[in-house]
Amino acid sequence: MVRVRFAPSPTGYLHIGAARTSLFNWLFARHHKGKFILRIEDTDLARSSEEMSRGILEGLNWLGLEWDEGPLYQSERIDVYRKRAEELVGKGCAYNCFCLPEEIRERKEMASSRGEYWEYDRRCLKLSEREKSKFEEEGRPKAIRFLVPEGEIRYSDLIHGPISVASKNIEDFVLLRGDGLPTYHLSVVVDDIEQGITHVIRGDDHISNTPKQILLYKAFGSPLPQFAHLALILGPDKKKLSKRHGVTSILQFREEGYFPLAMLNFLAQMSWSPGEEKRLYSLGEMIKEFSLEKLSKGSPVFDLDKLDWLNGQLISQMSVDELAPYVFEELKRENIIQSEPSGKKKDWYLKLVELLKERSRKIKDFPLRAKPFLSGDIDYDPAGIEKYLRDERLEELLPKLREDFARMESFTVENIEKVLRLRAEKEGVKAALLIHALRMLVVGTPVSPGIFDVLELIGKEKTIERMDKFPEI
RNA sequence: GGCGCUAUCGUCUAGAGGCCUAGGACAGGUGGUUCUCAGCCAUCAGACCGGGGUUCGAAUCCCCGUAGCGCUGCCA
Repeated sequence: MVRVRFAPSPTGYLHIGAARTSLFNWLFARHHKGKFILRIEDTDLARSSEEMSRGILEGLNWLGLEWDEGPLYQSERIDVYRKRAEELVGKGCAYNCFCLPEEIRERKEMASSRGEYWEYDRRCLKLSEREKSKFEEEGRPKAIRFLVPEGEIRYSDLIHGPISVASKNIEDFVLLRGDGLPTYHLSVVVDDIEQGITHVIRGDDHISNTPKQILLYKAFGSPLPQFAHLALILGPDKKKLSKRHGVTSILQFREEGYFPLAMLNFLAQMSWSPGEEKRLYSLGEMIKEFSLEKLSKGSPVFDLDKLDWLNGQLISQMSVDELAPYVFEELKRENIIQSEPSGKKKDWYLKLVELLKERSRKIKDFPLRAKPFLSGDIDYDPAGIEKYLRDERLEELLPKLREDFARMESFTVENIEKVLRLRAEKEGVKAALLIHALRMLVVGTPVSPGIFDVLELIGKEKTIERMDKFPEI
């Protein structure tokens, strides 16, 4: 049975990199009908926060990456890690270290000032019993260091293939800090063992940590999981992801009007390509097609244009009925409407959504475009006025058109078009002249959906009302 | 500094020694449809990091460079 985990540290947001790692774990679990486990790695008490934890869970929930077990909080298991560290000391795989972090920092700084590199020299391993008990009596804090055995550590990464590191390049790392709290290496391995994790799928930043952790598995006498290291997402400048780019919460994307499925496609398609010509996958398709072998090794740069396109595709694929609730929600949030429309009013709103759907890529696009339909308070675009309302002929034509409209009994798309074109023909002008002018008068911008649709939706009365404002412009 | 990982159009990628004159998608250019925008259709431009090998043949394998990233924390 496949068991994978997502193990974020609540010292930061669930950003797009973490969300993608989580997605790949989730897809792998669902593909293999295994379990997806959530673990919160909050052993760094000072920097972890409950608020971050909540945000991470909320982000996962929004994306729909439901977990099967957990969340397990490492901060609640400190005793377990401590015991396991002692166990290794007993086995001779680890030893007490009385060096203070400040002392170590000093030695490193000394060395680097001479242009050298200092690495832990095992001085506490060589301590005599008397020296040790003296330190103990002094109440000097002691850490536990892992005794890195000689040899070469090799493993086969599911994405990268064979990776090997000589253990002489690994220094005796700390397992348990002076304050009794575990370090990452200890807690992650203990929990991966206890939770029966079969596949460790995480970011490439852990590739160099893996040999250390393999050594730990061996010291504990536990079987190794398989490892798969995902290429890290880069920012648009090809540099490491930073706050300038995507290291804000994934929830930010929800605020900006993206759908989870678009987000999921966007995340998955950085490194993953199922090979088909398709671009927007359903969850089911992603689960079915997913495999670690199809992941590429190189770091992708994230490109928001692609996300916009994906979201736009999703919106155009959605039916008006599916889409409308989200749009209404957004209109409410923007205080454009007070409550969800119902009855006849709702039909009108559905037509509006239909009109705006093709030209929208995010839910956030709707309020702005919907505004001219919902309020007579129009912001006239100055450039548009210059371009479309300065023709002298309009002074005479528009009142005539207004009268044409006023006489109409059935103000429908077809009829409006008929009337307008007839008027243009009579006057010997292009219909476009009237159309552009009308658009400016009625919506205030040179861009909108087809004018006849717009007019029908706005209605005869309001259309005329807005046309009458003309002389004041 | 040491160690490790990576390297195909601007971006995401296809490519597992001959199918590659390197394919697709996003973004961009042009044209068409049209009342504008979007869309749709058509079309154009655009890449194998550099150098050496191996091989009849290399984007694909090997080596060396270069660059980027990661680790080198009593952070995770």
